[in-house]
Order: sequence, then structure tokens, then C-alpha cells
Amino acid sequence: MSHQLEELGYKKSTCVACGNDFWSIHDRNTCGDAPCDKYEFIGNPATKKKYDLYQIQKSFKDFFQKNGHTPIERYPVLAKRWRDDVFLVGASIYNFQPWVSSGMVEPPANPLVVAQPSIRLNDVDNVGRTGRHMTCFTMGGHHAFNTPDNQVYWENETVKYCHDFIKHIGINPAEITFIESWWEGGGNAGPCYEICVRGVELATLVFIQYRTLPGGKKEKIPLTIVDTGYGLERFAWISQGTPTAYDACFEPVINQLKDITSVDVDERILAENAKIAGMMDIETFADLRALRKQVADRLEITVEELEKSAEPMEAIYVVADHTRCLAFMLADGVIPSNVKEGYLARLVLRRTIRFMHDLGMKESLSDMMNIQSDFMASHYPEILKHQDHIHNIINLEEKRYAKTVSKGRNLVKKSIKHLKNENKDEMPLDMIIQLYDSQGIPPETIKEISEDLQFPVNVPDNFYTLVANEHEEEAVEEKAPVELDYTATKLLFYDDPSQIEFESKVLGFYKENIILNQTVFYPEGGGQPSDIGYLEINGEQIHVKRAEKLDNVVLHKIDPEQCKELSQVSDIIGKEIKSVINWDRRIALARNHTATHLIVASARKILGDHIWQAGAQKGVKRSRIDLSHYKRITPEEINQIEALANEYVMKNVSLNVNWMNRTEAEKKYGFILYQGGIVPGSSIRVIEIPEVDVQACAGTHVIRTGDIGIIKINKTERVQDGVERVDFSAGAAAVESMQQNDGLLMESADIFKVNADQLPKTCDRFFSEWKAFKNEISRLKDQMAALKAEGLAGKSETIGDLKVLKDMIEADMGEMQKMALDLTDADGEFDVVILGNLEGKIAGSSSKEAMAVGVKINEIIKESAAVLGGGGGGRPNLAQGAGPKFDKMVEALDLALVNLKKSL
RNA sequence: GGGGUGGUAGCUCAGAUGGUAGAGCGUCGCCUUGGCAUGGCGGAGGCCCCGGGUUCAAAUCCCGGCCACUCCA
Repeated sequence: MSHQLEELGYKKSTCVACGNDFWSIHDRNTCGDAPCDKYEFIGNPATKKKYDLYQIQKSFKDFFQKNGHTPIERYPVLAKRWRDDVFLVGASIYNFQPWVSSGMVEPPANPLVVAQPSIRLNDVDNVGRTGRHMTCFTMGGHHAFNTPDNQVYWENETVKYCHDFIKHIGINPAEITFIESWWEGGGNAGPCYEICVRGVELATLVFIQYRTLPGGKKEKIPLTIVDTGYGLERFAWISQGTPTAYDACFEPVINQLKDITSVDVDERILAENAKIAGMMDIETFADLRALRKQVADRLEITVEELEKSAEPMEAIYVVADHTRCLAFMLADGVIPSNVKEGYLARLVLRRTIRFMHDLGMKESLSDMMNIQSDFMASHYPEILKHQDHIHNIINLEEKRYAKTVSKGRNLVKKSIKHLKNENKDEMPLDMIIQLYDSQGIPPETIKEISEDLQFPVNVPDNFYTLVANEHEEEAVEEKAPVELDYTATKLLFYDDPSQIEFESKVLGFYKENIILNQTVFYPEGGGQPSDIGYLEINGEQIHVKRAEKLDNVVLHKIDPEQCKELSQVSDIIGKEIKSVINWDRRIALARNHTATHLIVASARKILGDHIWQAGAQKGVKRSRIDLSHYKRITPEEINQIEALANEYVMKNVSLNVNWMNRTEAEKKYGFILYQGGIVPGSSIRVIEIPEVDVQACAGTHVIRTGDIGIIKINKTERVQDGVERVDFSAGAAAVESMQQNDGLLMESADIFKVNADQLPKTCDRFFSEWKAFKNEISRLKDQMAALKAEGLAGKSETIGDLKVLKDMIEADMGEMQKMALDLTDADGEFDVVILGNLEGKIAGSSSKEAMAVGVKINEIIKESAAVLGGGGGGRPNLAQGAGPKFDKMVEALDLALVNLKKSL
């Protein structure tokens, strides 16, 4: 690929182990990467100087800055801030996708260098165990973006930089191997080098130059990118030669954790473990067991002994790693929840708590986060800035988790009790999966509890795979791309937002849409519904039902019949026509749209800057905004938000609307621009409400905030864990909404004949009186039943040895049940009681003695109720039934006696 | 976005197959004791989340809503 390697004295050979081509200075058989080569640096650092994590970051940035690169600040780990296809940043190149990498937008600097915290959770189970896996690592990247007019640098320079940097920090270039490989991802591809030293891969140099087309074909792209990724944690590790990468990177954190837990470390075990783990892919429990076995064999101890001494240390590493990952996630605005990136944050958070628990720690997660943020503060002041917020979230989440766990434990105990009742001797797999799936109880916990209860539970090795199989794959719907051969429609509503009428030329038709060269109709987008209105053609008004944008062409949807007729008119194409939009609707939508911005800004002021808009839908009467927040917004907070939003309205400030270069706008305002969603394009429309809010937004807005009139928040609902939906109205609709509320109040107050301000007190009084009366009635009924029962004494007849009462009485079902039971209980005078009333209800009961001789009152009542044209049943001691033919009650009661005799 | 589970007394929860709404803790009263810890007896306290439906009958079954929990992507 490059002649640079030759110039530097490298020669190409083929690895005898894996068959890959690689470059090295000295002759060698293997490529230098694990598993072809073993780790050779543990206890034997590759550099004289030991670099800690921050020193290596500084060296990296300084080196590339000296070599013409502009250093840029790290990006948030929450990729959602500027793209909607991934949750978290997994590599430095993510920062520049898709806008820069597609060539649409200029890079913030070129070439540039960045130390980007990156999060990858696919190997989360390996963290702590292998010595090298981390959930969060710092990817050092130097990137160059080459266009046909501006070739910054390519392979030769990249290789040279890489070589020089590694040499600069003190590694002997003769130890480096450059493995030739191929990289693909994110729709792009290109050749790459993997850079290895002493068995560990330190960096990858990718030369992105193809786009992957559907079907796997590659297409050359005009913008070629040098995409490098240096694993800075690994550089720190190799420079220190510590047993694990964690020791090299988080030493201060780990030392404190060791102090707290008094865990002893056997460095020999850790070193051996890391060396062997370095040569293995650990993906399943079976892999882990194989690793344990090999390490144990090498150390000549048993696997149990190994686990006993390794696991506490591994748990410490997990805590050290996860808290850093969490610090970035939370500081950058991820709200733990059960969906999307919030789910990932919760996963990491709960894992941390679990490992702290394994370590027997009494400290809270907050305490751990404090240790971590102390460590990170010098380099990432933003972590400290968000510390209050982080603590709030963490303490809440810790409580939630404790609750979930204790609920889960109860459920497991209950399930086992049920199984024992059913004389099962094992927990079915279904149940284990169900407990995990629906309650989040991990099988390990089930096992723990079941052992206490002496009930066997077998968890299969491939448990999580089985769970995954339970979830059906969802079909991905692919939209067929529609190509419209029209020039972009000129959008007039941006230049003059108060324009109502316009002239335009008819360009053509598509399905039931008419296409014009320019329009005032706002096409649906950004959560704002489209305008409606009419076109005037040949003196006729053609109603426009909606407008939508396809690529850059606005489609005006009209009646299909009219569309068909129009398209057949010969001189229609090219004709100049007049059109008018419905202004009432437009201005109402604009009020709602601007109000959305104001409410978000208010919410951020009141609740904190972790608040971020997670979606919005504007309407004429009502609009809604989804806000990220870790708990419910209280009614008091809503009042404050509403008040502040209206204050902004009353300030009556003018909105500034500007088209700006994307990169410049980002530099000026930050990603808060994308609050309302990611907008496409190199040039973006920035709506600034001075001193209140700024957003990239394509919607239509009012001129001054005062034009909104008034904002009324109607209600909030929890649309998802971590997402609160605020429903509001603006302008005339807000007045309507308030009038509606007042109407409800007045209507309710009228019922009670009180003033509205007395309503709460009155409701409370009525409700408690109602409860008291209800109780009183039921007491009286019991008494009445007892009295009526007294009247029935002595009415018995004898059937067999049983004293039986059969009677028609005036009582309701509740009374009859009570009477029947009282008359047949231990000190009642009857064995069987059958009562009927005039409404066709029938009830019966039998004493213990009667049941002993085989009386089944439920069967008897069932048959009698059939006579009444209904049904009945119950238990052997008490049964009830009813039917519509109440006039047949005498017959039904007689039949009961007949059936009673029969059953004896 | 796609699933799963739950909502019963102030709290924690039981309520097989629809058929009398329960326990423990708490609370109130009485008793035991010189007083306390405690122990004994008794009472109060339920729109069985809300709205429909099925049924003679729904806490229980079905549909919709609200709320909470949870798995997967």
C-alpha cells in the first residue's frame, strides 16, 4: 500500500500463524498481534518512562499539534446530540458522521487531533476479567479529510506520524508491526493497518475511501478520510507493564477501592490471567471457564482457588471502569431509563452496584462516583460541574434498583412456594426466563435465593441466548426511494413569514399532488404539521389538503379526482397561478412552535440543563413536547415552568432567524442547537430567542414572543421511563383550554351547590361521608339479616336426618347469603338453608354435617337457578344464583328440595 | 420501537379452577406489669387503579386507559 514503510526500514512478510501480511523491521514469523504473539510487556514495560492515562493523552495531543494538527475538544459520549443512528460514541470518527464524513459539512479543523472518550458495551461481561476490556476508553484520533481540491495527507504521512509518535514516547520502532487489513463499518470501507507492539494492538490506521452500496459493492467516494484510532489506555498499560490495563489507567481509584474493601491482590495471578486472556476471545461462560482453567493450570492451583482470589480484584476493576463510563454518560446527559441509551446507562449502573455488593461494600454508589470524579476532575472539569445532577440521578437509581431487587426476591420466593405446592422438584426454564424477562431478576440471583430455600434451579450456560431467542426479530421496512425529477421548490415562508398569498408556476403532478416552482405552504416537518389552503386555477379554488417535502420538492396534496382532471388540461404546465394559505392555522402553529422553544428553555432553567427535548408534535389546539428527565415533573414545577414561559412571552423579544454554516453554528452555540432534533444540511437555520433559547429549526415562528399571547400547560404524562411529555396550548387555544378547565370546575361546583373554591373541602367531606354511610349500611344489613333470620326459626322441615329451611323472603342477595350462613353455622339451627326472593335471586348454604353426608348445595342451587332461566353455583357451603324468570321462584325452591332428597 | 409483569387496608403482601375480601406490621381501645420491653383480647380502617364488556355472579376473564416495574434492539 505505502512506500513509507519501506523508507522507514520495514519489510513485508506473512504471519505463519494467522496468514496475514505484516510489516516489520527485523525478520519475524508472526504478525505481532495476539493470539499469534503473547503479551510480552507485563512486568516488562516497553518504554523507559511510565505514562499515566492523562500524560499519554497530553503527549498524544501535543505531538500531533506540533505536527500541524489542530486539537479539538472531546465530543459528548451521547451521540444523539448530533446524529440519530447510534446511541453512544464508539470511536472518534463518530464525531464527524454523518455531516463531515459525507462531505456535506466542513470539518471543525483539518487535520485535527482529538482524545475522545468512547463507549462500547458489547464486551461488558469481560470487563475486569481479561485485564484489557473496558466499557469506556479514550480513543486518540488524528484525522485528515481529503477533498479533490484539498489533499491534506494520506497513507504515507499517516504511517510516518504513527511511527514517529510511537517512537516519540520511547518504544523501539523495531518492536512495531504494521498488519495489513481491511476495515468496514458505518457504510464506509477502506484498507487499514493494525499497529501492534509486544502482542497488543495499540492503534488502527484506516483509510476510508469507499462507500458500501446495498449488496456489498464498493464505490469510491470523493471525500477520503484518514481515520486513526489509538487506544490510549493501552499505551499507558504497555508503558507501565502492570498486570492489567486497569492498574495502569485507574491506579488512584483502584488504590482507594482496595483500601475500602481490604482486598488483597495477587499480582502473579493477575499477570498470568491477563497474558492468557490476551490470547483468547472471551464470549461465553464456556470461554471464561476455559480461561480460568488455563490460568489455574499454569499457576498449579485449582479453579476454585483461582476464582476465590481473582474475583474480588476483578470486581474492583469493574467498579473502577464502570464508574468512569457512568461519569461520562451522566455528565453528558444520558438519563438512565428502560429504553435506548438510558437502558445502557442503567445497565452499567446496576452492574456497578452488583459488583459493589459482591465486594460486600457498605458505601453508596455516590461514594464511588466521588472517588472517580476526583480522579477525572483535573482533566474533565465538566464532570465536577454536573456532580449534583449526577448524584441526584445515582441516588434515585440506587433506590430504584434496591426496590426492584427486593421485589424480585419476593417474587422468586413466591414462585418457589407455588412450585413446592404443586410438588414440582425443579424450577422450569420458562419460569427462570420469565423472571428475568419481566422482572429483571438475573439467574444468578434466582440461584442464590433458591439455594437458601433448598430448591434446585439449573441455569443453562446459554441462558442469555435463550432469552434472546424469546424475542422475535422485527422486520425492517425499507422505503422505496422516490426520485422526483423537479428542481427544488423555492420556500417563500422563510423570507417573509407573514406572506399569505403567492404567485407560482405549475411544474407538474405526482400522484395526487401538484408541484409548484415556489410555495408559501409549509410542508410537514420537524413536528410541525403542514399548512392548508387553496390554489386558484381557471377561476376555481382547489383545496390543498396538506403539503409535504420529498427531498427538496414540496408536494401539494389535492383531491385525487381534481388532480386527475387538472393534469389532463393541456396548457396547465407552466401556468402562473395564485394560491392562498389558511392564515389562522399557520399563525396558530407558529405560536405553538415558538412556545415549544420557550417551554423547553423554561424547563431547563427550572429543572436543570440535563433537560433535553426528546421529540415534539405541534398542533393548532394542543402541542406536546417530550423532555428527558429522571423523575416525574411535579405540579409545582409545572407551574414554575408555565410561569417562566409566560414571562418570556411578556418580555416580547424579537426572534433572530439566521442561516448559518453548520460547523460555525456548532462552535458558537454547541449541540444545544439540536435540541429540537437533528436537521440535515451544511447550512442550518438557527432560531435565536435572545437570552432565552437557540435551536436549529426549520419551522415557522412568530416575529416576537409576545405574538404567542399566552401559554397554558395542560398536563404531563410519563411517556417512557426518563421521558416526560408536556401537553400545552398556545394563544387562543390556551384561553380555550383554561375556559374548559373552569367549565369543569363550575360544573362540579354546581353539583355540590358550592363555590368552586369550596370544591376540595366539599368533595372530601362527601367522599368520607359516603364511606361512612356505606359502612353503616353494611352493618345495618347484617343486623337486618340477623333479625330476619330470627323470624325463620321453627320453620324447619326434616329431610333424612337434616333440618332443612326453604323459604321465600324479602331480602337482597347480600342479606340472604349472610342469613343462610348464620343459620347453618356451628350454632345455627339448620343443616340446609335455601332462600329465594322476589327478584329471582336464590341462595343456599349447608352445615358441616350436611356436607359430610354428601349435600352439595352448589349443585342444588345451580339446577334451581336454571328453572329461573339463569345460572348459579358456588362452594359446597354457600352458593348463589339468579335468573330473569322470578315468577318461577316457588318452583325453583321446590326443585331444590327434590334434588336435596335425591342426593341423600 | 418491539415484548413481558404488576396495581387489593396507612405499609408489606396473600387471595387454585369467577361464587362470604384476608394476613403481618402500623394505628386505636381494653387487659397483663410497680413501671418499661413485651405478651393477650378487641375495634376501626377497602371506589380490590379507572372506564367499558362477558356472566345469574368479576378483585379474579376480555377490551381500552392511567400508573409502576422489567427484558430486548
